[in-house]
Amino acid sequence: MRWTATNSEGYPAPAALATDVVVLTVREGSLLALTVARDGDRDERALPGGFVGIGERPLDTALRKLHEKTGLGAPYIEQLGAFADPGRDPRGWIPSIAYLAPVPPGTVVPDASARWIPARGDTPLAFDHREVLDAAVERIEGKLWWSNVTVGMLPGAFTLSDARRVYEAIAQARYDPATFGRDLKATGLIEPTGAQRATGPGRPAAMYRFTSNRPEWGAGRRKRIAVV
Amino acid sequence: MRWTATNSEGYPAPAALATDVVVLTVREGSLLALTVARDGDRDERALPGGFVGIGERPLDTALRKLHEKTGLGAPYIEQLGAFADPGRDPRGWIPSIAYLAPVPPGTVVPDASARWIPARGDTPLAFDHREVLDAAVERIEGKLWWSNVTVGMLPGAFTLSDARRVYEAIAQARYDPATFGRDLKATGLIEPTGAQRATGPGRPAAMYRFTSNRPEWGAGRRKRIAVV
DNA sequence: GTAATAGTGTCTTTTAGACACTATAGC
DNA sequence: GCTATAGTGTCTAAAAGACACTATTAC
Repeated sequence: MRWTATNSEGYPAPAALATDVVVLTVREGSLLALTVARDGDRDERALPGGFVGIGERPLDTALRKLHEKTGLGAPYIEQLGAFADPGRDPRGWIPSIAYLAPVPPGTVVPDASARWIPARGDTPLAFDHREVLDAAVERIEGKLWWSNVTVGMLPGAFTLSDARRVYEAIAQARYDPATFGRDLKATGLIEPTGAQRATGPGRPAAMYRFTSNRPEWGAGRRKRIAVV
Repeated sequence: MRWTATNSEGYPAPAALATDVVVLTVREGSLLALTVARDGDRDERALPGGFVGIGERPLDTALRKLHEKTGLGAPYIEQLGAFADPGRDPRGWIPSIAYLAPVPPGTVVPDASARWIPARGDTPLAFDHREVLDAAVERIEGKLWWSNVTVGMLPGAFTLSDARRVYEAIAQARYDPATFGRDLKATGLIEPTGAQRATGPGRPAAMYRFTSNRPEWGAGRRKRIAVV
């Protein structure tokens, strides 16, 4: 039985408004997306999300549901767009607003039912969530060198090597370390923290941070994929 | 009195789902947006839009309402995003999905109540439509050299000078004609039609067309704003 | 012819790619 | 010392900016 709704003017209305969050991270050179078990005990998995409450901003819903279902917060989040074609949700007319939230490599997900899947794979997902995930991958690839979209995907302080590994996983390319450092610094999106980090052998690396946590565009500089 | 809705599960639901379309064009070097009179006889103007019918794709609603309210079609349309913060519509909980639709300079709007306003001005608009319009301007500026977003803003066949005038109005910059032609051709988004056009004195200009009408990204080539 | 617009060629500047070289750590 | 990682310098290649020059039209 599908949910329905009628408004006070007598017209059919959406049964609910949903939000979904694509949480992306990098592990071992691969781009991963976070999925949760669906309400009910189905096999099929879904993006974390839920219904917008009355009077609630959808962005707040997205963050609230992300925390409820996975225990995670989001250092960076931006809207991906609306997904509202008929039939996208078998429960009824339920448009969804999707968000993109990158998180750092090694992020531990408190909720045990959450699971990482390859973002670029073909794991079937509930609703139209595969389409949403594909849109998220396309978005983060497209903005990689033009914005600070990776803010959320790197910890508060990171080395240029850390950043390079994340960029390489997203772009599916290999960058020359020297050129990468020069070009990332040239975007003006990062600044040195002054600290250094030594882990094992090798010269300690200088640490950097992003100059802003809010979604921003870089200097509009070009960056092609330089496959070494 | 505000509209409300309750779904078949007993929970509050959105009263409706809306779409709004930002129609942009260029006239005399300025970027203009199309507004219509609001239903009812208010002074305040709004973006053309309306409610999504049950079982209807929001994109189809946007095109249908655009045609109903202005008589226009849209050669190119893409989703801008969802606008759904509480209070955006005084009539009740009504999320809106906004679209961006550029149309060629000189487009005649059949409906007499439609009016062009400066896209970058501060004309007050109904609902959150000023915010939507600002997002549209930012989007078209950002994608200008990276996509065929101007497909809709140029007629089926155009000269490089036509294109340059449109690009200059969007980017608020002046381009060197020679460099502009070289760089636009280098994007791979346009191709010669073989035809020429002579209007008044001067050498006839070769005509070009876009190679695709679907939203596409260019070759990822860089283009800075070259202010002559 | 002149004025006007279209289009080509090419030199310079800027950005990116490649890669040799130096620097500093653990062992 | 050797190996591993970090970081610098610089040469080359590619893209963009500037601008002189040629081409074709109306008058």
